[in-house]
Amino acid sequence: MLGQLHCGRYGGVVQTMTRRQQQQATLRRDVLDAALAQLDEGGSTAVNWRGLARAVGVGPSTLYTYFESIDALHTALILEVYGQMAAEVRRGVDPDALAGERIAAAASGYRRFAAQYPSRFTLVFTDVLPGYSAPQGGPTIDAQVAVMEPLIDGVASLLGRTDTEVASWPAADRRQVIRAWAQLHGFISLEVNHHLVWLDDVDEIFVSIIDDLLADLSA
Amino acid sequence: MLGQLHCGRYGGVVQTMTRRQQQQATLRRDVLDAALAQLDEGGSTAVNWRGLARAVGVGPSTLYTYFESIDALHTALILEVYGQMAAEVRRGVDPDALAGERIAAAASGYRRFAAQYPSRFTLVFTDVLPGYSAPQGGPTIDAQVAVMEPLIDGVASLLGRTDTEVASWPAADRRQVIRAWAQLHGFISLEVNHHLVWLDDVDEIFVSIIDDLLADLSA
DNA sequence: TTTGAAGATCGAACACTGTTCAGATTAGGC
DNA sequence: GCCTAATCTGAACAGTGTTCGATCTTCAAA
Repeated sequence: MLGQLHCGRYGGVVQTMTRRQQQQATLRRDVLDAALAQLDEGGSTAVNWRGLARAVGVGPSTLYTYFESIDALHTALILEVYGQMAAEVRRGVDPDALAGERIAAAASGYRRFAAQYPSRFTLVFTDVLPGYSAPQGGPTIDAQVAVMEPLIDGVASLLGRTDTEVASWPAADRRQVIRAWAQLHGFISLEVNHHLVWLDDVDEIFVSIIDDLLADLSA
Repeated sequence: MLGQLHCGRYGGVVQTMTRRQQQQATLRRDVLDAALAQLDEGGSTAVNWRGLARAVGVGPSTLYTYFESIDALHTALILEVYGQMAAEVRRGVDPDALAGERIAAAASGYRRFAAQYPSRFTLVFTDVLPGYSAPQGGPTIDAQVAVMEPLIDGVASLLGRTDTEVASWPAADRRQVIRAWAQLHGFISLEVNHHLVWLDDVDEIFVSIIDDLLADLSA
């Protein structure tokens, strides 16, 4: 029992990890952090195997113990970024606020994340990885739904719906939520990729557009 | 005068090209065509120097005679794609039709191009090239304006404006055109990147969204 | 037509990439 | 303490973008 360390967070059930598992976990974390740094630094193409190995102080072949391939690493990275973005979208959304305020807060979280981490935003929303295909079972889809959750909740409230299963909404309502998402995502996507640099009042326009959006949804 | 060939299109002034210039022109064209093929095949990261050299049957170092660097090649490729997209957006837009119909036609051209050439669409609208920065003087900006032209014209008509210098429009009108573009671009961007696969009636929703958009613009 | 120089082309080289594999090292359960 | 199995290493392979000197071709003047 020498190689086992306590690392559970529950007092009742003592969870144990061998030193190997411990190291495995921390090194995986280190690699992902290094990958995020590479991503922010030089975009998705800058996330490279040998650079990550160097960053965590290990041979390139050793990394194959922690990730099956660079595809697996990409998947882990994408899930990580989805989680971060979902947190940022949730942040500042008061569950007790009015639907309109909730939507506005979620929208500005969406934009805040994209502005702060453009490469992460591009990684999850644009097919940029050569030959990458999302894994089976749709974990990335679930992760994306988590990002959209506050927005969908708000729109559902405005439309007077209680369920948030958009796919089963009638066409007219589904159209509303997609229109809202497209508008939000389109603006931010254009902004992040420098297609709105000729505007000197982007912030004001964004706010106005969200206002218009809310007005249309309420009508 | 042995090395000069006639290749001008004007009868009056005879424009001549040396055999070198001729070859230079055709090889440049061949390289760009090969680059488009590589782009469609495997995305922007698949556009690689040595592969292009192989495709046109020449050594990798020879290509440096035709393009200063891979950055210059990327710029040429982006301008090329902008031109193609502008043509596709213009296609089917009847200049004599009503503003609403013109906008709808331009929008479906925008979508058609993105659906047929997703990698080209991503190349021009998303920062995917490692370390690439647009050249001075903004030739890519002009090219982009050309893509937007039919759309802007239509919106200008609906808003009752005669000029198409959006940057100098009052904020309220500017907001309208940006909102329209964001909505259109956002929907197509999400669709191209497989974020709308859970919808079984994407085509209908797109049409409806454009309809809603036109209704809002006319109101 | 011959000549001289500028341009184009090649192939080797450099440092880099992702991935594989045999061998050395180390940790963990008995 | 031992033996197995997991982990790590370093070399190798084929690929990448780019540079450089040598070679060959084209072209305009003599």
